[in-house]
Amino acid sequence: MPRPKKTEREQILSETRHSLLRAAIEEFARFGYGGAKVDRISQTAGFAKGTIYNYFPSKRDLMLAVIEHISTLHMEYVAEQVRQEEDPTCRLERFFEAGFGFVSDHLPQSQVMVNNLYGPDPQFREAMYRAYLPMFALVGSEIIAEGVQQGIFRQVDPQSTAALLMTIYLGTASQVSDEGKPWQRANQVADFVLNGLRR
Amino acid sequence: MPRPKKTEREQILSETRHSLLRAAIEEFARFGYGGAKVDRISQTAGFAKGTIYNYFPSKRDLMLAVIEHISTLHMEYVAEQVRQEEDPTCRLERFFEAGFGFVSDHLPQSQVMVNNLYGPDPQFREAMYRAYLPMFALVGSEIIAEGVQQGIFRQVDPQSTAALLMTIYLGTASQVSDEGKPWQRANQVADFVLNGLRR
Amino acid sequence: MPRPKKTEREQILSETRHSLLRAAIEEFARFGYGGAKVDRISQTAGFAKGTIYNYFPSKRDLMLAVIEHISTLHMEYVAEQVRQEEDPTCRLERFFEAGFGFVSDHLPQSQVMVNNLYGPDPQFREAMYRAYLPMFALVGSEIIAEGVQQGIFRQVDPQSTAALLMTIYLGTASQVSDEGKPWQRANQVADFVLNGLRR
Amino acid sequence: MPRPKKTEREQILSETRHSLLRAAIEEFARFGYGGAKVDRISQTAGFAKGTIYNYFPSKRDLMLAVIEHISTLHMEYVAEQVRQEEDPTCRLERFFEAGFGFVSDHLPQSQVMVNNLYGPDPQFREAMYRAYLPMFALVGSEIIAEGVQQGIFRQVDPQSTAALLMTIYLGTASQVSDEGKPWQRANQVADFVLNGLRR
DNA sequence: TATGAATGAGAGTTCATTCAT
DNA sequence: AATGAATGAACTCTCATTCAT
Repeated sequence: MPRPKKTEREQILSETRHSLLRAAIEEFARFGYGGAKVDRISQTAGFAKGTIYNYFPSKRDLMLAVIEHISTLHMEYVAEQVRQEEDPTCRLERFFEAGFGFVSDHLPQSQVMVNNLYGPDPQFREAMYRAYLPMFALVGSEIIAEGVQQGIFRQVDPQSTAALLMTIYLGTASQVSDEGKPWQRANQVADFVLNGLRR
Repeated sequence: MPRPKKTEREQILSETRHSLLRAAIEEFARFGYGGAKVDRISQTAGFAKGTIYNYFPSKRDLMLAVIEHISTLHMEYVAEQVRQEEDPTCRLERFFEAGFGFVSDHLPQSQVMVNNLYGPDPQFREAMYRAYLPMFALVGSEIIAEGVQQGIFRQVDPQSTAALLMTIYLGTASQVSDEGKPWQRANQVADFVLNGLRR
Repeated sequence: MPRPKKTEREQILSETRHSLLRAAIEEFARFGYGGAKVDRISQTAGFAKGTIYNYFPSKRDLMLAVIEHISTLHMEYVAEQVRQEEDPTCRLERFFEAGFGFVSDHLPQSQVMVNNLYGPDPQFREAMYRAYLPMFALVGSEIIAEGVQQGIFRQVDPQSTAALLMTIYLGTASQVSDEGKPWQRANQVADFVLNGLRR
Repeated sequence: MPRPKKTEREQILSETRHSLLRAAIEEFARFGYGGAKVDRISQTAGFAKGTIYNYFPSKRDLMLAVIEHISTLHMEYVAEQVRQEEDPTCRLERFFEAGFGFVSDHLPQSQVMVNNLYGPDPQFREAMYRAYLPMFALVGSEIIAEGVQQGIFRQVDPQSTAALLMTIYLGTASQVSDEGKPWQRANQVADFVLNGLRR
């Protein structure tokens, strides 16, 4: 029965990696990529300076791993809620609700996400776009295209409208006060958008 | 008659300052605040390393001056065009046109603006907000409140709607491809927004 | 009857030690002492990082063990061949042949040997000298002193001439091209030296 | 008269570079490339940590500059003395004298030279060979080929014999005791070599 | 005012070594 | 005996800033 042992070790490994990722997200959120210190991340996670390099080959790779991590989490969070509805209108409302919910539940994650999306580093932006393709697809095909087909929405191009919606969502959701409260409310934005979409 | 001399000197000083600001904008746009090098800015402007410190006390202050500079430019650019119209609807269309025009005409400036607005540095974000208050006011009182009063727009709160519009504008306008073309078109966005606003 | 078991265990231990030594020689030869990585040595030998510390207390001690190992091998190789001859002239020829043969048969070993001999580390140089005393003695008493006594060689001081010969041997033999071919040939060097020694 | 000023500045620059090179040679001689610390070199030269990077882009480049520096010095030292003689025999004697003299006058330089020549780093070895081509040429054409042509030396190949002589010189000269005294004496080695070369 | 050599705090990264399993 | 995650001292190199010229 050597399996349990291996699993146990993998468990620890995975937990360490997770702590490091969590600490990294916090650090990147507070200080941005340039201001983040690798040492502090490791120490925040409860490890020594060098430990982080057993898991991520460099600071950049760490950020890329963080992007991957966040996008997966974000997509799961949003998709799960959106798909509970059938009606495109409700789905869109849910999309904004879930999105705003994600932001207030995962403030540092959102901060990092937005920093990278609107930040100056092309590699990170690129990584963000790739990581968010699934959510783009969700909005484009499972909400907009669906609504157009059912005659609920105007005849708009699903692709570019999805981009517009994502932009609105990200732009509004990311504008939070220092205490983390968004300046807009989800239903307010959803209403506004629905008004623009409906026939 | 010492005045003219002083003015002339101020002129020269001002020109040097301007070259430095221009170079700084380019540098910040390409590399972000953290990646920007003070040396390179000075050299790009045609001066030696140290010269920049005769005009700006530190890298941070340089960025703050850049923010001030850009926002003034931006506001002038937009306000001038918006005020050529009387009708709130037209003004709103003009707002998006002018805004998108500014972005494509001043790509590095826009890049820096967006980086700071969505970036991790609270001091820079704060400076951005303060610098953009006039534009907020323009949209809030000279477009939205006006439209509401004239019965063209629904009864919305001018303040928060202005914030929403600014967000949409910034979010959409800042999403440019690598060649600097925005992903959305000004009139498309304006249409969308007008649909959401009209009674 | 606990003895055989212990012998067997020693056998295994010895084999592990040997693999480690072999891997260390390769590593030191390729990267020098400073550039060598303990991890890589252990892994090349087929073990995990830490294993090497069960056999050698530190990187330095590992190098000292390597020096010991190589010098013994080297001496055996050379002495065995030299002593097959009786005549000092032939012995000297054999000495260069065997020496050059050792280098081409044991390139990494030679590399390490020369690195240490001409290298900056006093402890390693010292260890090399001690380890090569037997070979010094072989050349000095069994070749040169013998030849002088038999009247074949000029009246030279065996000690310092042995040192000169060793130097010539090491210097010439260590100059190998990237493919491991020595730039000089054994008999060429031997001829040259014999010319210098003969009455 | 703006020249003197520029010259003065260049003078200072050159002096700083020289101090750094001198300190680097000392450091490399004592600790080898791997053991040398860049900070210590800068400090030994009387400057702050970072100063050295205003003159050499990296530690490796510093070593390459050192090699260049030493080889030039060495060649000048030897060539000047060798060319004072006309007769190939005397030239060869002078070559060893000058060579041994250089070693005892410039112990750290010699140490660095030999470390690199027999060391594990291919780039440094390569640089050494290239840097020593002029001395190779000096020995090959101005001593050996000359002696062969005049019928003083045996019919040997100048190229490979030059290599052999260089090897003997370097090998013997580099073997110094801890106080810096060579184990062989120049004329002893020269005699030995002349015996091997003469017809 | 412009210069650029000098500074030195501080960053990312490496890697020999330890030790609980 | 073998493992490999964790450690942290120590290294190279960067770059904002200073200041004498």
